[in-house]
Amino acid sequence: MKTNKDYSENLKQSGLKITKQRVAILDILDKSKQPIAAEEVYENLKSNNISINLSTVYRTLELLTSKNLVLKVSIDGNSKSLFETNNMMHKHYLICTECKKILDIYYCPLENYEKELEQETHFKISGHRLDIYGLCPQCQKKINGGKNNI
Amino acid sequence: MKTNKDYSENLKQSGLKITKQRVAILDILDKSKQPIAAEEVYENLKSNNISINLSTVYRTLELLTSKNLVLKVSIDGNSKSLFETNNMMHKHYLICTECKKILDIYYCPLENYEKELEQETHFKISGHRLDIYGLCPQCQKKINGGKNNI
DNA sequence: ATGCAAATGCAAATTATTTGCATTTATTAT
DNA sequence: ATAATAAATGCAAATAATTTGCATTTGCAT
Repeated sequence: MKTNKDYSENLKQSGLKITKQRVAILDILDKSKQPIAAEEVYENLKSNNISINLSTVYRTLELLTSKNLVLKVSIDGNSKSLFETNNMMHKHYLICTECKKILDIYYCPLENYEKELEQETHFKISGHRLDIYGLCPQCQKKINGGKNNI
Repeated sequence: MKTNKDYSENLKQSGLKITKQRVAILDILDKSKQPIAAEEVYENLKSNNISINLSTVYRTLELLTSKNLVLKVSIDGNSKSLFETNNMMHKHYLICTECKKILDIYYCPLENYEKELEQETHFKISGHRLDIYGLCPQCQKKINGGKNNI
């Protein structure tokens, strides 16, 4: 019985008008356990009988990303950009190469490394992106189910 | 006076026919200090008076990537895929957010971390992707040249 | 040299995303 | 509440990157 967050406040604070489309999009993203593509947002809204245009979805996602209410994520091997609500936590992704499920990892192994790298390279490091790939436990079972391990 | 590597052998070993287009593409990639887009490969070939079709470039890059002779790289904020010769070394990218230059980093700070993560998540980790963003020394100067530092 | 599968060129298709413009809607001042 | 207005939306068409179908050409084994 998860109560919806109220996104009106977030929109207002970012100086954006509160429209049913924007609230609905933030709602869909918040309900999704994973980053999803613009088209998925759109289909999702349509099946909830919320009338919206795909270009509005794109425009809104781009806008919300620019206001940091939403994160735009691009995963290797996926030609579409994915979107998720921004909970303002630095994180990384653990991606199953088989079922494409994406898990969030909130521990960051790179904080000290960034400082070292700044000294070595004289870059002013502003951020990084770390995606880790592997097989999730379920997919390992599916694939190695036939006892054909090494 | 850099002598071209002979890519014919690489192609042959991968069971591919040796064509002037393929050799030329590998050559362009090898000459480039950075990953480049399919279209850049194409333009580069044309200015060298090597006749080729853009779709052949795409097909070839995809093929060479599948044979691991070439690496396909996608960088955040760049809508095009980039390609570079695969020197079979594990590496990461340090990307200047201003001039978009890409530096290779051959040290990997994640080897132990992957093992820890396997134990925690029960994923079978197969790889990762790490891109680090920042301002290169030159762009720092350009931007902070007016003494407007903190 | 010949034959044939594989590679290429060309045009057209596809996919993801963006844009221009007319219409509608949310907010602000009345 | 109402009107004014700037911003948001819908719709269709445009664009960018990449892919595909098919006819022609080419590399290579015989």
